[in-house]
Amino acid sequence: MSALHDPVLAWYDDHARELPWRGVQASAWSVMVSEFMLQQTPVARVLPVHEQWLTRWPTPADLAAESSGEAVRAWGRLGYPRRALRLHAAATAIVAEHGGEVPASYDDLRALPGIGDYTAAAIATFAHGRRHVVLDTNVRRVFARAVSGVEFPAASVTRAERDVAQDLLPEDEPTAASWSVAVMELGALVCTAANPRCGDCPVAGLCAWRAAGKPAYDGPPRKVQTWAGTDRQCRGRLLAVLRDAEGSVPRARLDAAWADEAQRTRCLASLLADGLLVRTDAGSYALP
DNA sequence: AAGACGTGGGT
DNA sequence: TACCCAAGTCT
Repeated sequence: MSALHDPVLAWYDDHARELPWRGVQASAWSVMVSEFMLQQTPVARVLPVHEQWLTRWPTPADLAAESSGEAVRAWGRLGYPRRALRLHAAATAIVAEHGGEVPASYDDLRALPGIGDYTAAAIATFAHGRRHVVLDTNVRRVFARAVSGVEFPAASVTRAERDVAQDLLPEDEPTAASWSVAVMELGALVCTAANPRCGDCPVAGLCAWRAAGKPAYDGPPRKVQTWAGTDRQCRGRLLAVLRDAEGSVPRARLDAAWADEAQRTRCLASLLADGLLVRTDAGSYALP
């Protein structure tokens, strides 16, 4: 046991948010839907959409019975709509290959579309109580500071980082699961990227970064997402037209949504290629 | 393996 | 106002 364990676990007992995908009554499917939605998206924006999804599609089979376009539409403005497509595809695979039950094994989860290392570990852990290293951006930041003494982790997960997390993972399954969610929560609420609330941190006295005087980040420049005028913005505009329409829309409606013709045409093609849009027989466009 | 991929709230 | 960045995945 590390000296970090008890204070972090105790802190979580007192400060954990009550979220619908936590708690004993939450289904594995509820956890899985939440993990997809939470990929790069804040909790506050996920909450209402998650509730709508679970009400409308309480099981993987319910979602799989719908068209993928309905999933994209119901995804709303969560962003990265390919996640909706992948979640729909994952639900379909769960019905076809797993009897409609969300798999409990990391390997089975990892094989599903849209599920990478983090999400597989998270679902196995939070939905099924399995013991896995759960390394998300929050956990990585907490360990970078508390253990490694630096403000931010590297751009991608390193072997050393994984070793630290593995060494810190409690031996028994229930405690390992509690530990993982507790460290994540600590990173989300206290050990935040900007303006960490060290005064509220249960392990401030053990934190290597704080002990070193909180040295400023000195690694390579962290990537900043460009946005205005990008294909991403264009794609978002085009898809929003379809999301907000009843059925199919004529090409002219899409043309009106983005001025640059070359870029618009390119983005339309990429949306088609991604399966986020389809062309109808009449030559108009619709959600799949 | 660096870059693409949405969106909106916080500072 | 800009810029930061939020429970990643895929190619």
